[in-house]
Amino acid sequence: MRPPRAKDDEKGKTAGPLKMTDIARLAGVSTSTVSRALAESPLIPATTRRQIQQIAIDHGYVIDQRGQRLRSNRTRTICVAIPLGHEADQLISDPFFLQLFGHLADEISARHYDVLLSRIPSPAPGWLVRHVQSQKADGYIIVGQSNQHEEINAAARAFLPLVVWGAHLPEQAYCSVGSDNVGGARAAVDALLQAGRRRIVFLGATALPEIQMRLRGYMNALERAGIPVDEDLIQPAHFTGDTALAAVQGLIARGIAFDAVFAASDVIALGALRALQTSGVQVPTDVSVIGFDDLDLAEHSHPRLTTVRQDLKHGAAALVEFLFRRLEGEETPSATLPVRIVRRDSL
Amino acid sequence: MRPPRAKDDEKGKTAGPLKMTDIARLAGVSTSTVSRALAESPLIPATTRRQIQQIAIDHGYVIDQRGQRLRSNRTRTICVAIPLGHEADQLISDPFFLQLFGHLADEISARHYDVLLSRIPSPAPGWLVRHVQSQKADGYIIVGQSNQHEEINAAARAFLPLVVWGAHLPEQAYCSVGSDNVGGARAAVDALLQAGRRRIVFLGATALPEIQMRLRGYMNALERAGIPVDEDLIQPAHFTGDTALAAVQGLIARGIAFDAVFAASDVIALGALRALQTSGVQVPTDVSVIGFDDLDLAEHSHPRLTTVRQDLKHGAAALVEFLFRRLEGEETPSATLPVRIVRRDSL
DNA sequence: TGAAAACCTGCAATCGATTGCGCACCCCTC
DNA sequence: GAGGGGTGCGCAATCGATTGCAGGTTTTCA
Repeated sequence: MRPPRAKDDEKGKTAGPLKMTDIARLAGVSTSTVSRALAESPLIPATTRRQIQQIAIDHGYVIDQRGQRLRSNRTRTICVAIPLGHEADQLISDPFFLQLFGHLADEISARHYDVLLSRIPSPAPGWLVRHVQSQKADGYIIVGQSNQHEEINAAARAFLPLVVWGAHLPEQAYCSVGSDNVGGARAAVDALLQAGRRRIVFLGATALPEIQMRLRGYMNALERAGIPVDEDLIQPAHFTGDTALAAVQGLIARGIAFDAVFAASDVIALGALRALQTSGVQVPTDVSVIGFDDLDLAEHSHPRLTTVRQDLKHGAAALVEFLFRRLEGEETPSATLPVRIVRRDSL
Repeated sequence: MRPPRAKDDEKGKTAGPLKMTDIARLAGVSTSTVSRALAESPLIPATTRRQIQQIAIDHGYVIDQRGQRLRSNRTRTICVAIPLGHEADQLISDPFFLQLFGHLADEISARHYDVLLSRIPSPAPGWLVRHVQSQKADGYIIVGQSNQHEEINAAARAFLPLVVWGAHLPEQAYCSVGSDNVGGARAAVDALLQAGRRRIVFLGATALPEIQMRLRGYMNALERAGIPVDEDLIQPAHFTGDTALAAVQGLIARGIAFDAVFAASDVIALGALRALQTSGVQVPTDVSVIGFDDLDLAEHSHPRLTTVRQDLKHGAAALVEFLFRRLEGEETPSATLPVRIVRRDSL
């Protein structure tokens, strides 16, 4: 043991990090008693407990998380992870992710857990099981399946406290929460059709399950209306507005006619909007635009964006609720949240 | 020790969490050697090293962070903390914070560190020293001083790897990075004056150091122009758009005349914009509006918001750069970032 | 060939906490 | 007054890794 520090009372300011043994010595008890007292164990009588707690406070002692975590097997930390298998250079600063993350963090910190953020740039096989085994967190929230469905499945089979924001996929062994992507997309396209639009562009990165669902909804709606799908109108677009902008400009340049755009996300829709504006196309007179998400941005765009609203706050609340139930050992089902169209000015 | 797990090779799927001793046994060496091999220690010859690493990979072993952190004294984690002394119910989902946080997280994760997010709702005296002592992270980035200047000072005196986003204050013992708030505000008000505006409203929560600086810039500019400050025009507004909206509506209701609004943040400006719109006031014809921040939102508002741009990406990069230098033991100075006015349509 | 140098590897202490088990003491009760 | 039940507290093992030190083997060089 290191030598007892001198003049602890006189110059409390310079006190190094105290250990539990220090408090034990100061209180004239053993570390067992200190540990139990700080943990509000009924084994220690209330008066002793208070005394020890007071001593700890007076000396500015706090339990060292490293020791506590090792011994007690609980970190009181939730990890929010974003796998970027589809696009390694997408950043955390993506508005959709940030908005969802903000709500998640609010919910988690309201439960007095810490939030650990992990960005997984190029997921190597086994990344998730490895991450789980590293014991950095008690539970995981995966935001977006990316192309990691199998990996997540594998991890979820052995590890209960894991929930996923994303599409509900067949053969899914994990608990997911997500929006009704197919239904939302169908409703969006229906609205465009009802407005008399017939040549509707789809913009989105179909590598992602959620976007695939939205594409399916798009096709469903066209099919039901008896309109053949034109492959030219289905354009890839990443999660940055720039590629959407380029895609729309490309269409215009190639002289492909269209009278509406269904964007698989608001960020993409804003990119499309800019492309149309710079090309002198009037929205919504010449071309209608509808997005997906209803980010804060949507309300403030010009023209204000009509979009399919995902209730991220509710989604985040559900994810965290499920996760904490799972931490207690309970199985929880997956959930699909309803969406609704928010009518603004771009349609 | 627990009994050696049977049939490890046959049913690798069901293997529980392996420990370093398991790998040692499999490789026929001691844990010392495994530990060193995994840490790329030159004490172990390269061929042995590779062999052991391969065994670890094959069996899906990863080092348990709890043990490693305890023993090695390093967590490879950076904590981003937001003290909310001024307003306990502000959420992480605030757009300004999220945007800065996104850039911080990008920078930190690019350096292969984990990001821990902590929201401090009602900072109790000593919260920061306690947090530091809990050993959850190697370094701290505090976003916004709130009213915790003294607390941060106290912590920084004993703990080097700590940087702060915020105003540069007198008697400051810590390293801060922030924008030129006074200069930015002065430039904004100058621009309004140059446009012929004379009765300029200030909207902002002056409890915060940064906002106080912006208020000072506002007063500076008026003073230099020989315009007396009208207390009626200085209105409190929190970080949500709602209070800004209410404040502007209040002004209109009380019949207080004004021809411009300088908002201390973009979110506040958007609230003001809405209030003006619903009251039938034309922007910028009747009233000019200028914000502060240049969030993504600003570009998309209607009318598009003229604002004082803070370069958050650069700011985040500087904060993280300084923090990592401090982790190496180097002292770093504070920095004040230049700002510039982004002209759009609201002025 | 022998001694020194260089190279590997393992023992055991250590990081800072938690907790099962058992001892000591006190108070009742018959 | 002896036995029994309850209460309060400490001993020591344990969580899973890292690392100084020392011992053993191989290489090098005279």
